[in-house]
Amino acid sequence: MNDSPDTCAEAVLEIVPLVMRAIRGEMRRQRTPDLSVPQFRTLAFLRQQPGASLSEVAGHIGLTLPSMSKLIDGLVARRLVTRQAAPGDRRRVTLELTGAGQAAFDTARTATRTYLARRLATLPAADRASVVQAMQLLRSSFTAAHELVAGEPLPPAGEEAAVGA
Amino acid sequence: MNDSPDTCAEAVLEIVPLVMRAIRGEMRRQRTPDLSVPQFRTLAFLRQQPGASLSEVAGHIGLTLPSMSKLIDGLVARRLVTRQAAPGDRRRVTLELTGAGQAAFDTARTATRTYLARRLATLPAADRASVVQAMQLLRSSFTAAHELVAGEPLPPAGEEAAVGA
DNA sequence: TATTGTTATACTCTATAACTATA
DNA sequence: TATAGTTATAGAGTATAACAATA
Repeated sequence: MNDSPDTCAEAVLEIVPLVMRAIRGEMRRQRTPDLSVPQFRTLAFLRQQPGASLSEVAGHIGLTLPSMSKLIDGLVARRLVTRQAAPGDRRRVTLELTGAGQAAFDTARTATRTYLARRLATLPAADRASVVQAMQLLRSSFTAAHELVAGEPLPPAGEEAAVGA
Repeated sequence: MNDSPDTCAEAVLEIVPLVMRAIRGEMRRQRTPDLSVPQFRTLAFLRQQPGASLSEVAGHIGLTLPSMSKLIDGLVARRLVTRQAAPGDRRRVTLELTGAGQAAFDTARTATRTYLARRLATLPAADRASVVQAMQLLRSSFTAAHELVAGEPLPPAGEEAAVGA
Protein backbone atom coordinates (compact mmCIF):
# COMPACT_ATOMS: atom_id res chain seq x y z
CA MET A 1 0.00 0.00 0.00
CA ASN A 2 2.57 2.53 1.10
CA ASP A 3 5.36 0.81 -0.77
CA SER A 4 4.03 0.64 -4.31
CA PRO A 5 6.19 2.28 -6.96
CA ASP A 6 3.40 4.75 -7.74
CA THR A 7 2.94 5.79 -4.14
CA CYS A 8 6.66 6.26 -3.76
CA ALA A 9 6.86 8.22 -7.00
CA GLU A 10 4.03 10.44 -5.81
CA ALA A 11 5.89 11.25 -2.61
CA VAL A 12 9.15 11.94 -4.43
CA LEU A 13 7.38 14.15 -6.97
CA GLU A 14 5.84 16.18 -4.18
CA ILE A 15 8.82 16.60 -1.87
CA VAL A 16 11.96 16.68 -3.99
CA PRO A 17 11.01 19.92 -5.78
CA LEU A 18 10.23 21.47 -2.42
CA VAL A 19 13.65 20.63 -1.01
CA MET A 20 15.35 21.55 -4.25
CA ARG A 21 13.88 25.01 -4.13
CA ALA A 22 15.34 25.49 -0.66
CA ILE A 23 18.73 24.37 -1.93
CA ARG A 24 18.66 26.61 -4.98
CA GLY A 25 17.45 29.58 -2.99
CA GLU A 26 20.23 29.22 -0.47
CA MET A 27 22.87 28.72 -3.12
CA ARG A 28 21.69 31.87 -4.84
CA ARG A 29 22.09 33.79 -1.61
CA GLN A 30 25.59 32.44 -1.00
CA ARG A 31 27.25 32.08 -4.34
CA THR A 32 29.94 34.49 -5.45
CA PRO A 33 29.55 37.11 -8.17
CA ASP A 34 26.35 35.80 -9.65
CA LEU A 35 27.19 32.21 -10.38
CA SER A 36 24.34 30.41 -12.10
CA VAL A 37 23.25 27.00 -10.89
CA PRO A 38 24.68 25.18 -13.93
CA GLN A 39 27.95 27.03 -13.42
CA PHE A 40 27.99 25.97 -9.82
CA ARG A 41 27.27 22.39 -10.78
CA THR A 42 30.15 22.60 -13.23
CA LEU A 43 32.47 23.69 -10.44
CA ALA A 44 31.19 20.79 -8.37
CA PHE A 45 31.90 18.33 -11.17
CA LEU A 46 35.39 19.68 -11.79
CA ARG A 47 36.09 19.51 -8.09
CA GLN A 48 35.63 15.78 -8.27
CA GLN A 49 36.85 15.23 -11.83
CA PRO A 50 39.75 17.58 -12.39
CA GLY A 51 41.05 17.49 -15.93
CA ALA A 52 37.70 16.54 -17.44
CA SER A 53 37.07 17.43 -21.08
CA LEU A 54 34.35 19.74 -22.33
CA SER A 55 32.28 16.82 -23.61
CA GLU A 56 32.51 15.04 -20.30
CA VAL A 57 31.33 18.07 -18.38
CA ALA A 58 28.59 18.84 -20.89
CA GLY A 59 27.31 15.30 -20.71
CA HIS A 60 27.26 15.32 -16.95
CA ILE A 61 25.56 18.70 -16.57
CA GLY A 62 23.13 18.04 -19.40
CA LEU A 63 24.04 20.87 -21.75
CA THR A 64 25.01 20.84 -25.41
CA LEU A 65 28.64 21.41 -26.32
CA PRO A 66 28.13 24.99 -27.54
CA SER A 67 26.22 25.89 -24.39
CA MET A 68 28.86 24.37 -22.17
CA SER A 69 31.58 26.09 -24.16
CA LYS A 70 29.97 29.45 -23.41
CA LEU A 71 29.39 28.55 -19.78
CA ILE A 72 33.08 27.70 -19.45
CA ASP A 73 33.94 30.99 -21.15
CA GLY A 74 32.32 32.73 -18.22
CA LEU A 75 34.11 30.62 -15.62
CA VAL A 76 37.46 31.18 -17.33
CA ALA A 77 36.81 34.92 -17.54
CA ARG A 78 36.24 34.93 -13.78
CA ARG A 79 39.42 32.93 -13.31
CA LEU A 80 37.57 30.10 -11.61
CA VAL A 81 38.52 27.50 -14.23
CA THR A 82 41.50 26.89 -16.52
CA ARG A 83 41.10 25.56 -20.05
CA GLN A 84 44.09 23.99 -21.77
CA ALA A 85 44.69 21.77 -24.77
CA ALA A 86 45.04 18.16 -23.67
CA PRO A 87 48.50 16.66 -24.10
CA GLY A 88 48.33 13.80 -26.57
CA ASP A 89 45.11 14.98 -28.25
CA ARG A 90 45.06 18.64 -29.00
CA ARG A 91 41.36 18.54 -29.95
CA ARG A 92 40.36 17.96 -26.37
CA VAL A 93 40.42 20.55 -23.64
CA THR A 94 41.47 19.88 -20.09
CA LEU A 95 39.39 21.75 -17.53
CA GLU A 96 40.50 22.37 -13.98
CA LEU A 97 39.49 24.56 -11.06
CA THR A 98 41.75 27.37 -9.99
CA GLY A 99 42.29 28.00 -6.31
CA ALA A 100 39.61 30.66 -6.51
CA GLY A 101 37.30 28.19 -8.23
CA GLN A 102 37.78 25.67 -5.45
CA ALA A 103 37.12 28.34 -2.86
CA ALA A 104 34.00 29.57 -4.63
CA PHE A 105 32.62 26.07 -4.68
CA ASP A 106 33.59 25.16 -1.14
CA THR A 107 32.23 28.37 0.33
CA ALA A 108 28.83 28.14 -1.33
CA ARG A 109 28.47 24.46 -0.70
CA THR A 110 29.41 24.68 2.94
CA ALA A 111 26.97 27.51 3.50
CA THR A 112 24.21 25.56 1.80
CA ARG A 113 24.96 22.42 3.77
CA THR A 114 24.89 24.41 6.99
CA TYR A 115 21.53 25.87 6.02
CA LEU A 116 20.14 22.42 5.31
CA ALA A 117 21.57 21.11 8.55
CA ARG A 118 19.73 23.82 10.44
CA ARG A 119 16.54 22.80 8.75
CA LEU A 120 17.13 19.12 9.48
CA ALA A 121 18.08 19.81 13.07
CA THR A 122 14.36 20.10 13.74
CA LEU A 123 14.05 16.34 13.28
CA PRO A 124 14.85 13.67 15.88
CA ALA A 125 18.15 11.92 15.24
CA ALA A 126 16.43 8.67 14.33
CA ASP A 127 14.43 10.44 11.66
CA ARG A 128 17.57 11.98 10.22
CA ALA A 129 19.05 8.51 9.99
CA SER A 130 15.97 7.48 8.04
CA VAL A 131 16.48 10.35 5.66
CA VAL A 132 20.13 9.42 5.14
CA GLN A 133 19.16 5.86 4.40
CA ALA A 134 16.49 6.97 1.92
CA MET A 135 18.97 9.20 0.12
CA GLN A 136 21.25 6.21 -0.35
CA LEU A 137 18.35 4.22 -1.76
CA LEU A 138 17.46 7.01 -4.16
CA ARG A 139 21.05 7.21 -5.30
CA SER A 140 20.98 3.56 -6.21
CA SER A 141 17.77 4.12 -8.19
CA PHE A 142 18.90 7.23 -10.03
CA THR A 143 22.51 6.44 -10.82
CA ALA A 144 21.86 2.86 -11.83
CA ALA A 145 23.68 1.48 -14.85
CA HIS A 146 20.56 1.65 -17.01
CA GLU A 147 21.18 5.27 -17.84
CA LEU A 148 17.77 6.50 -18.64
CA VAL A 149 18.17 8.47 -21.78
CA ALA A 150 15.21 9.50 -23.85
CA GLY A 151 13.36 6.57 -25.24
CA GLU A 152 15.63 3.91 -23.88
CA PRO A 153 13.74 1.06 -22.30
CA LEU A 154 13.87 0.78 -18.56
CA PRO A 155 12.65 -1.76 -16.10
CA PRO A 156 9.17 -3.15 -16.60
CA ALA A 157 6.69 -0.35 -16.93
CA GLY A 158 3.68 -0.18 -14.69
CA GLU A 159 0.28 0.88 -15.83
CA GLU A 160 0.47 3.97 -17.91
CA ALA A 161 -2.69 5.59 -16.82
CA ALA A 162 -3.15 8.38 -19.22
CA VAL A 163 -5.18 11.49 -19.59
CA GLY A 164 -8.00 12.58 -17.39
CA ALA A 165 -6.66 10.88 -14.30
CA MET B 1 27.22 9.36 13.59
CA ASN B 2 24.97 8.80 10.63
CA ASP B 3 22.22 10.91 12.11
CA SER B 4 23.96 14.23 12.65
CA PRO B 5 22.38 17.24 10.95
CA ASP B 6 25.53 17.76 8.90
CA THR B 7 25.67 14.17 7.68
CA CYS B 8 22.01 14.31 6.76
CA ALA B 9 22.46 17.65 5.01
CA GLU B 10 25.36 16.23 3.05
CA ALA B 11 23.25 13.32 1.84
CA VAL B 12 20.34 15.57 0.89
CA LEU B 13 22.64 17.97 -0.92
CA GLU B 14 24.08 15.14 -2.96
CA ILE B 15 20.93 13.24 -3.87
CA VAL B 16 18.09 15.75 -4.18
CA PRO B 17 19.65 17.59 -7.14
CA LEU B 18 20.25 14.25 -8.81
CA VAL B 19 16.60 13.24 -8.52
CA MET B 20 15.39 16.72 -9.41
CA ARG B 21 17.37 16.61 -12.60
CA ALA B 22 15.61 13.39 -13.54
CA ILE B 23 12.22 14.95 -12.80
CA ARG B 24 12.90 18.06 -14.84
CA GLY B 25 14.35 16.08 -17.70
CA GLU B 26 11.33 13.83 -17.89
CA MET B 27 8.89 16.70 -17.69
CA ARG B 28 10.71 18.42 -20.51
CA ARG B 29 10.53 15.24 -22.50
CA GLN B 30 6.74 15.30 -22.41
CA ARG B 31 6.50 17.08 -25.69
CA THR B 32 2.78 16.80 -26.21
CA PRO B 33 2.01 20.22 -24.78
CA ASP B 34 5.69 21.13 -24.55
CA LEU B 35 5.29 22.93 -21.26
CA SER B 36 8.10 24.62 -19.40
CA VAL B 37 8.55 23.80 -15.75
CA PRO B 38 7.13 27.13 -14.53
CA GLN B 39 4.18 26.72 -16.88
CA PHE B 40 3.58 23.27 -15.52
CA ARG B 41 3.78 24.55 -11.97
CA THR B 42 1.28 27.25 -12.90
CA LEU B 43 -1.15 24.62 -14.16
CA ALA B 44 -0.60 22.70 -10.94
CA PHE B 45 -1.39 25.76 -8.85
CA LEU B 46 -4.51 26.60 -10.84
CA ARG B 47 -5.65 23.02 -10.54
CA GLN B 48 -5.80 23.53 -6.80
CA GLN B 49 -6.67 27.22 -6.72
CA PRO B 50 -9.06 27.87 -9.59
CA GLY B 51 -9.94 31.53 -9.98
CA ALA B 52 -6.61 32.77 -8.59
CA SER B 53 -5.42 36.22 -9.65
CA LEU B 54 -2.25 36.96 -11.57
CA SER B 55 -0.57 38.32 -8.45
CA GLU B 56 -1.45 35.24 -6.46
CA VAL B 57 -0.03 32.91 -9.07
CA ALA B 58 3.09 35.05 -9.57
CA GLY B 59 3.75 35.10 -5.83
CA HIS B 60 3.32 31.38 -5.54
CA ILE B 61 5.51 30.47 -8.51
CA GLY B 62 8.12 33.09 -7.69
CA LEU B 63 7.97 35.21 -10.84
CA THR B 64 7.44 38.93 -11.30
CA LEU B 65 4.08 40.16 -12.55
CA PRO B 66 5.30 40.92 -16.09
CA SER B 67 6.94 37.51 -16.38
CA MET B 68 3.84 35.77 -15.15
CA SER B 69 1.70 37.86 -17.47
CA LYS B 70 3.72 36.61 -20.42
CA LEU B 71 3.71 33.06 -19.16
CA ILE B 72 -0.08 33.22 -18.93
CA ASP B 73 -0.19 34.69 -22.44
CA GLY B 74 1.33 31.44 -23.65
CA LEU B 75 -1.06 29.27 -21.70
CA VAL B 76 -4.05 31.27 -22.92
CA ALA B 77 -2.82 31.08 -26.53
CA ARG B 78 -2.70 27.31 -26.17
CA ARG B 79 -6.19 27.36 -24.69
CA LEU B 80 -5.01 25.74 -21.48
CA VAL B 81 -6.05 28.66 -19.26
CA THR B 82 -8.82 31.27 -19.34
CA ARG B 83 -8.22 34.86 -18.25
CA GLN B 84 -11.21 37.03 -17.33
CA ALA B 85 -11.79 40.28 -15.50
CA ALA B 86 -12.83 39.58 -11.93
CA PRO B 87 -16.39 40.54 -11.09
CA GLY B 88 -16.38 43.26 -8.44
CA ASP B 89 -12.85 44.47 -9.22
CA ARG B 90 -12.13 44.82 -12.87
CA ARG B 91 -8.44 45.39 -12.25
CA ARG B 92 -7.93 41.79 -11.20
CA VAL B 93 -7.94 38.82 -13.51
CA THR B 94 -9.47 35.48 -12.73
CA LEU B 95 -7.43 32.54 -14.00
CA GLU B 96 -8.82 29.07 -14.53
CA LEU B 97 -7.81 25.89 -16.29
CA THR B 98 -9.72 24.78 -19.34
CA GLY B 99 -10.54 21.14 -19.80
CA ALA B 100 -7.49 20.90 -22.03
CA GLY B 101 -5.43 22.60 -19.32
CA GLN B 102 -6.52 20.06 -16.76
CA ALA B 103 -5.73 17.25 -19.18
CA ALA B 104 -2.31 18.72 -20.01
CA PHE B 105 -1.46 18.87 -16.35
CA ASP B 106 -2.71 15.43 -15.55
CA THR B 107 -0.99 13.91 -18.57
CA ALA B 108 2.40 15.44 -17.91
CA ARG B 109 2.29 14.74 -14.23
CA THR B 110 1.13 11.19 -14.72
CA ALA B 111 3.88 10.55 -17.24
CA THR B 112 6.50 11.93 -14.87
CA ARG B 113 5.16 9.95 -11.96
CA THR B 114 5.14 6.82 -14.09
CA TYR B 115 8.72 7.46 -15.07
CA LEU B 116 9.72 7.85 -11.44
CA ALA B 117 7.77 4.75 -10.52
CA ARG B 118 9.70 2.75 -13.10
CA ARG B 119 12.92 4.02 -11.61
CA LEU B 120 11.78 3.17 -8.09
CA ALA B 121 10.52 -0.22 -9.15
CA THR B 122 14.14 -1.34 -9.00
CA LEU B 123 13.99 -1.13 -5.21
CA PRO B 124 12.53 -3.73 -2.85
CA ALA B 125 9.15 -2.75 -1.48
CA ALA B 126 10.52 -2.25 2.01
CA ASP B 127 13.03 0.25 0.68
CA ARG B 128 10.31 2.14 -1.13
CA ALA B 129 8.42 2.38 2.13
CA SER B 130 11.56 3.89 3.66
CA VAL B 131 11.71 6.46 0.90
CA VAL B 132 8.07 7.38 1.41
CA GLN B 133 8.65 7.80 5.11
CA ALA B 134 11.71 9.97 4.52
CA MET B 135 9.78 12.19 2.11
CA GLN B 136 7.21 12.78 4.82
CA LEU B 137 9.96 13.71 7.24
CA LEU B 138 11.49 16.12 4.76
CA ARG B 139 8.11 17.70 4.18
CA SER B 140 7.83 18.42 7.87
CA SER B 141 11.28 20.00 7.83
CA PHE B 142 10.80 22.08 4.72
CA THR B 143 7.20 23.22 4.92
CA ALA B 144 6.70 23.91 8.60
CA ALA B 145 7.40 27.43 9.81
CA HIS B 146 9.96 26.11 12.22
CA GLU B 147 12.01 28.43 14.31
CA LEU B 148 15.67 27.68 14.58
CA VAL B 149 17.48 26.62 17.68
CA ALA B 150 19.06 30.02 18.01
CA GLY B 151 15.64 31.56 17.78
CA GLU B 152 16.16 33.16 14.41
CA PRO B 153 13.38 32.63 11.94
CA LEU B 154 14.33 30.71 8.86
CA PRO B 155 14.49 32.48 5.54
CA PRO B 156 11.11 32.41 3.85
CA ALA B 157 10.66 28.95 2.48
CA GLY B 158 9.67 29.48 -1.08
CA GLU B 159 6.89 27.52 -2.59
CA GLU B 160 8.07 25.17 -5.23
CA ALA B 161 5.79 22.50 -3.95
CA ALA B 162 3.49 23.23 -6.83
CA VAL B 163 4.84 20.32 -8.81
CA GLY B 164 3.21 18.11 -6.28
CA ALA B 165 -0.26 19.53 -6.20
C1' DT C 1 36.67 10.97 -42.86
C1' DA C 2 35.60 11.25 -37.86
C1' DT C 3 36.22 13.76 -33.46
C1' DT C 4 36.34 17.70 -30.50
C1' DG C 5 35.31 22.10 -29.74
C1' DT C 6 34.08 27.06 -31.19
C1' DT C 7 31.51 30.68 -33.61
C1' DA C 8 27.16 32.51 -35.57
C1' DT C 9 22.55 33.05 -35.00
C1' DA C 10 17.99 32.78 -33.04
C1' DC C 11 14.62 31.75 -29.57
C1' DT C 12 12.89 31.39 -24.75
C1' DC C 13 12.62 33.06 -20.30
C1' DT C 14 13.06 36.47 -17.04
C1' DA C 15 13.70 41.17 -15.17
C1' DT C 16 13.16 46.41 -14.72
C1' DA C 17 10.83 50.54 -16.25
C1' DA C 18 7.06 52.87 -18.14
C1' DC C 19 2.28 52.80 -19.14
C1' DT C 20 -3.10 51.85 -18.86
C1' DA C 21 -7.18 50.90 -16.46
C1' DT C 22 -9.65 50.62 -12.29
C1' DA C 23 -10.45 51.59 -7.41
C1' DT D 1 -3.17 58.25 -5.04
C1' DA D 2 -2.85 53.36 -4.86
C1' DT D 3 -3.47 48.85 -6.95
C1' DA D 4 -3.55 45.18 -10.74
C1' DG D 5 -1.87 44.11 -15.04
C1' DT D 6 0.26 44.92 -19.57
C1' DT D 7 3.61 46.63 -22.88
C1' DA D 8 8.40 47.88 -24.05
C1' DT D 9 12.89 46.76 -23.77
C1' DA D 10 17.06 44.37 -22.42
C1' DG D 11 20.02 40.57 -20.63
C1' DA D 12 21.02 35.83 -19.62
C1' DG D 13 20.96 31.16 -21.09
C1' DT D 14 20.27 27.60 -24.24
C1' DA D 15 19.77 25.28 -28.81
C1' DT D 16 20.76 24.21 -33.82
C1' DA D 17 23.71 24.92 -37.75
C1' DA D 18 27.96 25.98 -39.76
C1' DC D 19 32.83 26.17 -39.17
C1' DA D 20 37.91 25.11 -37.70
C1' DA D 21 41.36 22.25 -35.94
C1' DT D 22 43.15 17.84 -34.95
C1' DA D 23 43.28 12.85 -35.29
